[in-house]
Amino acid sequence: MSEAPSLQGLNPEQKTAVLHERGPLLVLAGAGSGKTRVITHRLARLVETGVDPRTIVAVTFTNKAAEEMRERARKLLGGRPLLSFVGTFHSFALRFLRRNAAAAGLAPRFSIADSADQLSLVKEAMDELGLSEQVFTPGAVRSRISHAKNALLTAQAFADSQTDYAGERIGRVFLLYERKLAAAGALDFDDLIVRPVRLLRSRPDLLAAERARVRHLLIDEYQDTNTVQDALVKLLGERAESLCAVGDEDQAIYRWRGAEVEHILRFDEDFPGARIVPLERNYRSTAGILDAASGLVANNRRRRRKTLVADRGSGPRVRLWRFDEDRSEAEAVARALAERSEPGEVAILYRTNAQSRPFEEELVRRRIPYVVVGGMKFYERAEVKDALAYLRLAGRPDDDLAFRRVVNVPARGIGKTTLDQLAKAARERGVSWWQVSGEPPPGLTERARTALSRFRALVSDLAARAETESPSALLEHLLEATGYSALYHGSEEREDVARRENLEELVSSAREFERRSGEDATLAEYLDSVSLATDADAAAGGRGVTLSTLHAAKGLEFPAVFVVGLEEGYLPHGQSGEDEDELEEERRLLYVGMTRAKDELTLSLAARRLVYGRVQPRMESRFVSEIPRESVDERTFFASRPAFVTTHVAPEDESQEVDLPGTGELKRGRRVRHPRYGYGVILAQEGSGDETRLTVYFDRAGKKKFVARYADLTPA
DNA sequence: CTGCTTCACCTTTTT
DNA sequence: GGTGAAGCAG
Repeated sequence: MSEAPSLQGLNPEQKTAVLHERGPLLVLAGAGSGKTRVITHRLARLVETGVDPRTIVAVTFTNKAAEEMRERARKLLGGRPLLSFVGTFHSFALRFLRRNAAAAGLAPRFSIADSADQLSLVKEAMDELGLSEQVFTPGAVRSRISHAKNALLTAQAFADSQTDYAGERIGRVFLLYERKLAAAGALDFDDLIVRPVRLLRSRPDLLAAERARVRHLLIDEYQDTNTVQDALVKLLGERAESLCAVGDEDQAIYRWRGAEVEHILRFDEDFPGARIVPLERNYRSTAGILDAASGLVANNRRRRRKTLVADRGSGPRVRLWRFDEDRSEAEAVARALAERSEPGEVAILYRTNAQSRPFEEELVRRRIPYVVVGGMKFYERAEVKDALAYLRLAGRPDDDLAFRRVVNVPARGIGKTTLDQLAKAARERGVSWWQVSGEPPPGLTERARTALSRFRALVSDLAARAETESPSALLEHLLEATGYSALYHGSEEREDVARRENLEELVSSAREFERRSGEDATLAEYLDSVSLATDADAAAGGRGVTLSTLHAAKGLEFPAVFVVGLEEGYLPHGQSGEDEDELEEERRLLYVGMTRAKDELTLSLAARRLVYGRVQPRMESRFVSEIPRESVDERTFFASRPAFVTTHVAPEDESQEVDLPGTGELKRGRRVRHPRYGYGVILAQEGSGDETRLTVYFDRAGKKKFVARYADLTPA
């Protein structure tokens, strides 16, 4: 008699966690210890033992993780479709709000403001309150608002509790921001979780109903829950038949977003009688890699002591490569990975998105395929957002955020003056822009009126079609009808071609959505899914090298990993401050990166690097010295030639020019720009100091001579 | 009103 | 190096 699929291939601890029947369970899953395995098997097990799958809710932090979990659980169940909810906190909460919109006091078709929308609302509020952006940046204010919301403070409560000047101002922005959001009929990401918590707390009847729907709860990445998410888990988990939280405090990397490790450290106090199952056997990495990573993270104080035991053999030591400059780092990494037969087995991980560039260039040069995770996201591109804004308007013309985004895209003669008047009227009358545009304020020109009424006719038509047409068909139609396609039609500009491709991609993604969700895929559902989509699930581990931030790499694994840019300023990041909590988070971030590696791990850094287009000296990260020496194999690659290779003078001249630091910007071979003549390259230099004369060859204007101190030349 | 040019500021990390 | 806001000419 063989075991059920859900129990196969599990070690005793994993099995304990999967079989746990009633009440709270905390699985402390060290890196590579089979966390996803436990949670998916547990999900399958519950279904197998006869639990109604619709009463099981599994929550993850990313769509990607949700997708994977659903897929793996489905396989374990013999391919039957899984009726349980598997998704992110945000999508779970959104569904709840859609079901209970009226009770929550929300417009039935409320929309979701993304981070860009949030930022513009904050800016607007600050403008109206006459707050100079010098004092607080809108970004900082938004972050304060977000933190307040995640601490379950209302705008009023926040404002009332402020005593100092800055706090009091921010409180006023917060209040106005909330008013604007409400006027637009929108919720921000934080609201998606905050609102359900409020509602469930104030309405025992709804809480009871929701508890009846959710009998078994599984939460992944518990170390990254913030206060509101934790509150939601408590509301639903306390009375559930089972609650299973899985996490690892050593991989907590979202403190900056309000996550608190305390939630996982305190789990057994919050849920008395909780069973705790540690998973301490690492199946992923070879021992050398694990020793190095464990040695590093052992420097953190706020953690439960634990030992991860390597299940695999020793393997090679971790390589530490030091370079003179960033280009050599990129070259060496690309060369090393070119030796591997399968690019899909390699990942390059870095702290900030901007660091991908030199590696991308190097990979392109060598024709090695690669995938950048995150980065400039598909759904954040202007043309995609514009098209979606039209779609939102079709669903709900009162969507102010969407209205304002596209009312004049493509340009139809509705300019700033007109919009200012509309804004004012909308505020005074307390109605949406759509409504104002139907009865425009008297001050408008005839031209503006005509333009507005044509726009209204367009939107009305789209709204009518939305009743019958599928999202993808509507999308295709509106791109033509709005004149949006025509904007980029026929152009051979790189950018325009890319835009057309993105719009095509958007239409196919809508089709894909319809295919997956069957006949009755509604526009609203499509818009919801898009609002919560992040990177177009550019799933890693495909056919190319994976380039990713350390954050986005969590949960992934690769045979070979390069963690690059191990320098002060990146790791720890310059913005992260010196306090112990923040340093510990940065250390965990590196730990997460290192533990992604199965067979080979390379850490690298450079002594000089181009930052914002300027060469900057870099210092080795303090974390490097915290990694146990015996597990590291160090090498230094400093080229014998002086550093600072500048642009080549001409394609046929491969000799590299040298520009020593501190000797001025304008040297032979340097690429420069002149306000009148455009781009060129310095051919010759005579004299020195104020007398320096330069001969420049311009791409367009040919050869010119200048006295350096008068010529307005800038390095290009 | 539009489209072009210039200039400041930028960068953590993401649902 | 790149982007978005502001400023200016048509």
